[in-house]
Amino acid sequence: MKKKLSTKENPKQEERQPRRYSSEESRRLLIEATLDSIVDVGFSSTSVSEIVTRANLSRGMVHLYFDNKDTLLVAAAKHAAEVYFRNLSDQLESAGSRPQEIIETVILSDLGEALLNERMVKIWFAFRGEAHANKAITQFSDTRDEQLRGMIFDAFVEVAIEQGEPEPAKFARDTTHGTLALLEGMWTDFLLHSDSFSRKSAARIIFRFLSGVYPQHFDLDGAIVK
Amino acid sequence: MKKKLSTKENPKQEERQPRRYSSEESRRLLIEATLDSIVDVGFSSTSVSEIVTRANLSRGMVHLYFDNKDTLLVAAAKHAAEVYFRNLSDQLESAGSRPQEIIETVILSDLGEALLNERMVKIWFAFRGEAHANKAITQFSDTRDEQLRGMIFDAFVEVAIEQGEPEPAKFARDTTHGTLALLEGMWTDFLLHSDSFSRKSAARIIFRFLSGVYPQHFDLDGAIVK
DNA sequence: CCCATATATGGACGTACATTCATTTTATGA
DNA sequence: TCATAAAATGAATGTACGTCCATATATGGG
Repeated sequence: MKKKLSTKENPKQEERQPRRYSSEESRRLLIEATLDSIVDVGFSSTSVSEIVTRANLSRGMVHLYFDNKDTLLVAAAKHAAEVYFRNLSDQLESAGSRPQEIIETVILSDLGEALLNERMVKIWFAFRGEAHANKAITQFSDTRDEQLRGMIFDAFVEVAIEQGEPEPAKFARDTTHGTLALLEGMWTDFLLHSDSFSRKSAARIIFRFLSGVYPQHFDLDGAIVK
Repeated sequence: MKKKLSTKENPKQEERQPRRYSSEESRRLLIEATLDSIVDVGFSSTSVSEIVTRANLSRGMVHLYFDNKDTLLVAAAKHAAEVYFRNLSDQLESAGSRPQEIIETVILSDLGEALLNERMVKIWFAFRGEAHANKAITQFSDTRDEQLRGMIFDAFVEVAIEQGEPEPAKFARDTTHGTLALLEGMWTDFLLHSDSFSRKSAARIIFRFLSGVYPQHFDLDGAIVK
């Protein structure tokens, strides 16, 4: 039972990386298993045994592809953050270019099923709970990174100028901060009361607040686009 | 070295509770040490050894006063929640009775140093991170309980009626939900960026949103009281 | 003054943990 | 076809964990 199949297909197509089974695949399996474990049994019950069992791999794999358990946890946090931002970016690609449409897209994406779901929420809050004890995780536990923040801020500056605010930058800074805080609060709400949570209500509430400060640009249904 | 001192002072003053050293005191020490450990080394590094060392007590104490480690953790979560609500209640006692003053007090108290500080934030988020894996902790991980929510809602209904909203209850429900979400978001902000966090900004942002929806009752400094 | 009892101690126990590493399995270039 | 190195395995190791419990100490009532 030495060589079952030679599998000599693709003789010159992917010969560049001489990987036997697939180290990348194993890495990915371990990261996914780690996130699954955090979702199912929690951060503090997520052991190496738990992870390798879920990944259907042997114990040694963790230390073959990651220095140690901690490195794997950080890689899992990084992966979760990448999934979040990639999805948000994708949804912004296909959005309108007017500032109030950009803001609307961020809000509705952040509250959409693809990003705001039980798995994601449990993962984010698990990492946040451990963030202050593990500095490497801290950098990946903030959903609102500088790039995103900057984009929303720029959009708010535009609408603040349009409606003739005396201090548009200051006004936009506050509404950016407030909008992101509202979204964070909605995520917390989903974590603690996922059964009674309503995406529609959450969006309406945020737009209600925005229509209060930008009455010409937002109403209860989102961006006003003429 | 049998009896070093009889310490027969206070012969009839505190004789009511026949406690030798003080079981309540030891319970309290263990709970405080648990919270200290969570703050300093994180939830997953909080072991029984870590706790008893911090409390200057022996290993056996945990199982003398609590069934097991888990019971102690739940007691610590309960204690943290009680401290939060007691403090908030106290501050509400000495507040004005007009609805916009009640709302202002809740917001400023929730953002004040007594409630929103590094210790509190780390404790809350640590418990929240474990909440879904430990159902007993879940009930103590929500800062916004029904009683508080109801009080804020009632206050918002009053001001919604005063300004002639067509659907005051619906309007108040949304603004209650939104205000609590904003506060949750500010706590998250404090957790992730405690160095750059400003209580003044946080309050101004919330009042800016409230002045948008209740222009006759709030401005950037809080409640408008004539 | 002594004894019953509450309070406290810390060594011992079995388990589960993260990590190591000698060995085996597999894939592919030569 | 075979040699080689990458990929994968899982038994072994030592440590730290939660819990138990036999023992010690302090206290106040009788």
